[in-house]
Formats: sequence, C-alpha cells, structure tokens
Amino acid sequence: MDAKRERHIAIRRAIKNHSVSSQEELKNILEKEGLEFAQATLSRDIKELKIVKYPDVNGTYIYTFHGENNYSSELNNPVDEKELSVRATSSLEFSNNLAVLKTRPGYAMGIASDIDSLASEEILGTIAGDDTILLIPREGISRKAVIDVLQVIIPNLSYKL
Amino acid sequence: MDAKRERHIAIRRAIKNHSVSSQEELKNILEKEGLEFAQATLSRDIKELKIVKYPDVNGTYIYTFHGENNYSSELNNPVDEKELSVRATSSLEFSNNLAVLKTRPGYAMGIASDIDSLASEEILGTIAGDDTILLIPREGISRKAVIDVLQVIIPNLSYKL
DNA sequence: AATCAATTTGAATAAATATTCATCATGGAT
DNA sequence: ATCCATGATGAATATTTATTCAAATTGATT
Repeated sequence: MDAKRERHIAIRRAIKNHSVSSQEELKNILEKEGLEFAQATLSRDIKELKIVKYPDVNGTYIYTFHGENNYSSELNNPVDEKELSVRATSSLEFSNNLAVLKTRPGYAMGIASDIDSLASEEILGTIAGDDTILLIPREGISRKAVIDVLQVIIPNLSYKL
Repeated sequence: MDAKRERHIAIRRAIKNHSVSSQEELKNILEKEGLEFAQATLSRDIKELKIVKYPDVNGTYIYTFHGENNYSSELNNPVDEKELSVRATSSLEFSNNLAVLKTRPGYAMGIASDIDSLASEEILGTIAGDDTILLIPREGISRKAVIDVLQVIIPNLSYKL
C-alpha cells in the first residue's frame, strides 16, 4: 500500500533525471532501484501522475510532466549536483494544513513552478513571492508525504515537522 | 503536399475545440470535414505537432498541446463564439521576416501564450508586451502560412500582407 | 517534358500502452 | 478477531499507437 507512494516518488525522480522513452525503459530503471511491479501498474501510475509521452525535438518520444519544457538528452542527464545545490538552500515549515517554503531571494517562482509540475499529486497549488512559497497540500496528504516529494526537487531540504 | 498543411491546421483546430481521446476519434472528426488519410499519417502528424495524450482530471485521456491547461469536456466544448469575439479585435502586419500582432490592451500575453502552444510549428517564438506581440516565424514559413494558423486562434483576424 | 531526390502516404504489422477480470491486501467498523 | 468495502496489483488481453516498407507524389533541375 505504501509501495505505491514509494513507486510514485521513484517514477517522478526517474522522469526528472533520465530521458525515458517507453514504459519498459522506465520499468528497467526502477527495477535497478529494487522496485518490482507489472507494466499494468506502471501504466496506471503514469496516468495518475499525469505524466505524458511527449514528441521531443529529436524526433523521439520522451516521458515528461505536462507543461515542462523539454531539453534533449544531453541536458536532461543524470542530475548535475552542482546545479542542484544552488537551489538547495531552502527550508520548509508547516502551519496547520499549510506549508511555507523559504528559498534564496529570487528563486521562489522558479522552484514553485517545479513543484507545480512535479508534485501536483500532493500539492494542490502554490503561490510564490520572491523568496517565499506558500504550498497548499491536497486533503489527506501528510506532512511526511509533502516532505518526501519535495525532496525529489530539493535533495537536501531542511524542514521542521 | 499542401494536403499536409491543411491537415495539420485542421488537427490543431479539432484538438482545440473538442475533447479528443484517441486518434480514431480525431480521424472521425476530420473525416467529417472531408479530409481523408490513414491512421499512420495521423500518428505522424501528431508527433510533428508535438501533441500529447494527457491523462485529465476525469480519469480519461485527452489529446492536447504540451503545457496547455486542460479543462474537462464541458469547458472544452465546440467553441463559444462570444468568448472568441472578445479576443477577435486583433490585427496583423509583417515586416520582412517578422510579424506584429496588435491586440486589445492587456490581451497580448494571453494570446501570445495561445500562439506558443498552438502555432509552434510555424512560429519560433513570441514576445508580448501589453497590446503588441512580436512573432518570429520559423525559416521558410510564408506569410500565408502564418495567417492560416493564426486564424485557428483568432477566427476573424484582420491582416495586411 | 524527363529525371532524380526528397517527401508524403497507406497497408500491414510491430510495438507500446490501457483495461479487464480475478485475486489479494488494507483499513475500518462492528 | 471477523466481516466488509475499498484500493492495489498482476496476468492476460484488447486497444491504441508507432514504424516499416513499398508505392506514389511532389518539386527542383536540366
């Protein structure tokens, strides 16, 4: 049951970090991480996550989030740590059913946009100023679940439960 | 040869105005407009137009442009003429390889965004101010082709060749 | 007009993806 | 703890979509 959430998170991370062009390919990536499941399950997961098979500039197909700009394989490669660490100075706190994410000045819009596409299963919407993002989680989403999914975007996120 | 361009335009118009959930369905719509072609052709067209099969909120699939917000069937119905005529006061002129579209005040961003998603085969990019949009057509795109595709978005567009 | 290269197309087929149906797990409510 | 309802899953299959390959069309060039 929790296997599903783990899978969903892993799927989103894989889509973000690799150029995946079929479900079979995605399945292989996830199996290397130790996850096991049938193709049918993956098809359903992809549907729930609103992931899309997009015809990219190279004349191939690539799985991606709806509305994400696609860069071709070279730019879409296994995460460049340096690039990520720029964004990583973010901290998260909760108040009742809301969460507030503080970012470095000027980063709020960009990060909020990433959250919108990557975490829409957990986050209903975001409002960003310059260095502050208000996150509105969907009903029934735990703080833990919010943190888990944000860590796909911001690996060393610091937070207060 | 020109059949292809006609088809591409018709496809984009159909996707914009109907909730299409399979290529077969799309094929039927286009056949009612008198177009004839094989499913293979449609598959290729969809790839070239970078159209995507998106899992929508209703738990069904819908063909759409990458990055377009999707409203479910009721809102996505055969074009409401009134809604369109609001936007229709736009005029287009050319200068060398550039085009400038004037809109009613405040509409430029919105219309430019529609153009970005709907006309990306012909238009490389747009820059919008408040009531003016600069259109940068791709190489080899004729003024006629620009007009044809913009008329999908702005039915009674006025223009000077 | 004739030739050639490049593009477009359809029919058939391969490949990929979604769904069905049966089974199993999970989380209440009693 | 047992029952029930709901959700998750896999195997098999149906459906959908992409590609292959051969033929047809088009445009450019002579």
